[in-house]
Amino acid sequence: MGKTSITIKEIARQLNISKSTVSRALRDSSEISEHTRERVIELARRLNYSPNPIALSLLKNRTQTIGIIVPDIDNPFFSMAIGGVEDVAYSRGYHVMIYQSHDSYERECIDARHIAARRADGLIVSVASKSPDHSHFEELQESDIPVVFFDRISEQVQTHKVLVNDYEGAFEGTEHLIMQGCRRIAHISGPMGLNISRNRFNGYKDALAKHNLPLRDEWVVSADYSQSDGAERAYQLMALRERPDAIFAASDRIAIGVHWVLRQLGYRMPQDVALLGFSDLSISALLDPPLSSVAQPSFEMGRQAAELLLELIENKNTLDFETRVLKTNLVVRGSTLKIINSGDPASAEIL
Amino acid sequence: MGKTSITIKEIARQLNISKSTVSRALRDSSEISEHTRERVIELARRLNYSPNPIALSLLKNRTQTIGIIVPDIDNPFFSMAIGGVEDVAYSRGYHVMIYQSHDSYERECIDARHIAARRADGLIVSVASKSPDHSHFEELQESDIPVVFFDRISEQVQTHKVLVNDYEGAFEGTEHLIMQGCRRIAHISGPMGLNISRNRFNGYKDALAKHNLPLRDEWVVSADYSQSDGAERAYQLMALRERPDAIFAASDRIAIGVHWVLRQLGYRMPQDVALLGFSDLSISALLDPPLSSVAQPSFEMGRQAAELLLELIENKNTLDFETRVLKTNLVVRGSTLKIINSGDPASAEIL
DNA sequence: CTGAAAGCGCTTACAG
DNA sequence: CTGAAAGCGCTTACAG
Repeated sequence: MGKTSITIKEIARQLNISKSTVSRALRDSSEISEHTRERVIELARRLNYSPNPIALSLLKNRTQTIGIIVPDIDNPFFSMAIGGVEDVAYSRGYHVMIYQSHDSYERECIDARHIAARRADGLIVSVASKSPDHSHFEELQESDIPVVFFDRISEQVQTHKVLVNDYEGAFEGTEHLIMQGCRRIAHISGPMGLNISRNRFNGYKDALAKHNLPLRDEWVVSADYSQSDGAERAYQLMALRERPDAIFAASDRIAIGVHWVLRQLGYRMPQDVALLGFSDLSISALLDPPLSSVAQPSFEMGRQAAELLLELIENKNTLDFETRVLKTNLVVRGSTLKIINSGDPASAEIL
Repeated sequence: MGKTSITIKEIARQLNISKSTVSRALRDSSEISEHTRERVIELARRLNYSPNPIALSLLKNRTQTIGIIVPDIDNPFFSMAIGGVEDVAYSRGYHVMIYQSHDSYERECIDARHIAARRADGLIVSVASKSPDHSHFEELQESDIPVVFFDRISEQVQTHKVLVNDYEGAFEGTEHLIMQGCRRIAHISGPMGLNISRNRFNGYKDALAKHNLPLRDEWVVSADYSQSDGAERAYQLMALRERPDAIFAASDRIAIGVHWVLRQLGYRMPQDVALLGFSDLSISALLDPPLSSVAQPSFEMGRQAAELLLELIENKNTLDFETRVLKTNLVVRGSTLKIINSGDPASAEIL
């Protein structure tokens, strides 16, 4: 037990040549005799040699590792995005270390420092909703660790960002509710400290305005992006003297909580209350009635964030940062579809 | 931009002492004068010094990193378990690198090699259903990287393992269906290459035998642990001349696919067909009717796997391996509850 | 109590 | 084409 991994030194010893030569045989093709090179390669293979990445890291001051901080790994939106990050990272020889902030400012700071201490080459983050300030990310940038944001971005920090058109998505979703005949449309927003919450709220607000519908204070409530908060707000809204006939939730997690409460209370969707979510998690199509939602390309967001980060890492081009805005896509299902018209996509789909 | 991180050498230079002394001041308390020690500590703090973990790793041949391979990160069972692993790992100063095998043998081998190449200190794994052989894990063990399995274990590899009592859970679940009056109970098993699939199937089989119910070939079908496979099998079962009056699915993912199909086809649960899953994912309670399921303590499984791994890493005690068996817990909800009796837990719960 | 030296595994000018 | 040396950032015997 414990045959310690084989090193370049060992190969050199067995072949009776110097470490330098072995090293060169393993890298360059030029500046080495074909003969020695073959001998080295062959022995290395036979010994199952693999270079010690730790040593390389020390030398190059690069770890081939990127960090990612998300609020919550078991939110399917984020686990999908992580999938996208991994997809490009691995294909380019990088590793991914995943951190969860649990939406806590303190935890996010600790994670960021950790990443700096571990000398990651870069960081991708979707910020915690409770973070009042993002200078912990600026500190990373100052020590030459590039940072890229996706979805929940920091306006304070200058860098590449990957977003969806939250405003337009929310606008379009709200208009869809209006087209379905809803007139008393409530909104459960996310925490207003987050860009995504503000933009979705504004889309909602402007769609109402465009159609001369009232924006009533008691129909706009704020929640954390969680089922339990969604459920609480649903009770609150349905208890109002003047009930909404539609609820636009700022996320599917919130909407799922609402969905559950509406069913418990015996409201029919969409006849009594139409319900629209945001993100289109895969489970949303499985609810009964299936949930309509504004779909976000989560995997692709992760991919693009990773691509932008690697560009920063490899080219150190810290000038002109880019903000990529991907498109949302309204997915209409049973929870909002009152009027059957052939123009609308209709049925829930599984698989 | 680019203030390169500060090193022990820099502190030594500024204080006009040797690197050795600085290093000692930062570690030992003995063997150093109180005075120098204070000066070093104070300057280190002021400069925001943090030791380069890469250098330490090279020295100690330890990376303070553990790997985890799961089939699929966006399966909530696994993301929960990962949460448990992180919980103990971080509290003990370790980092976690997460890999997905996507249930592919090839990918699992690559991941394992990667982990070895990155010199992780240890590995936690839940095996891919398509892996015919597990010697890639034995190779890790031979290079002194301990491996611990959870849930989907390898019988071939000798090491610590963390399981639940799949057999008893399945037995109890099947008995519950029988108590509800079901007599034609079908089973959708997972891939039979996996221990969990075999044990759950055996629990089902023996419960039927105990109650003198028939085990009919056409009522036992096998599926991947996925919604789409579950949906296909549901069609297959309900197309039978003699239909089952209950379906016990080997996982909630499978059950969710079945649930969707049953609803599409207009079957009522549980009156026409009772449906029971396994794992109790958090979404299962939200279906309509809510899904009964055999709950597994996924977070705790991750925790315990991590504890066992760290023990192996830190004590190198490679003798007498332990197999921990945690308890499942039958959660009865609307999808199986025909007979209201006060002894049974009943209502779906959210939050 | 402190410093000079060796070494972890590797690469890469610098000489030959 | 090949080897000896220096160095990445740190620790730890070995001498004083």
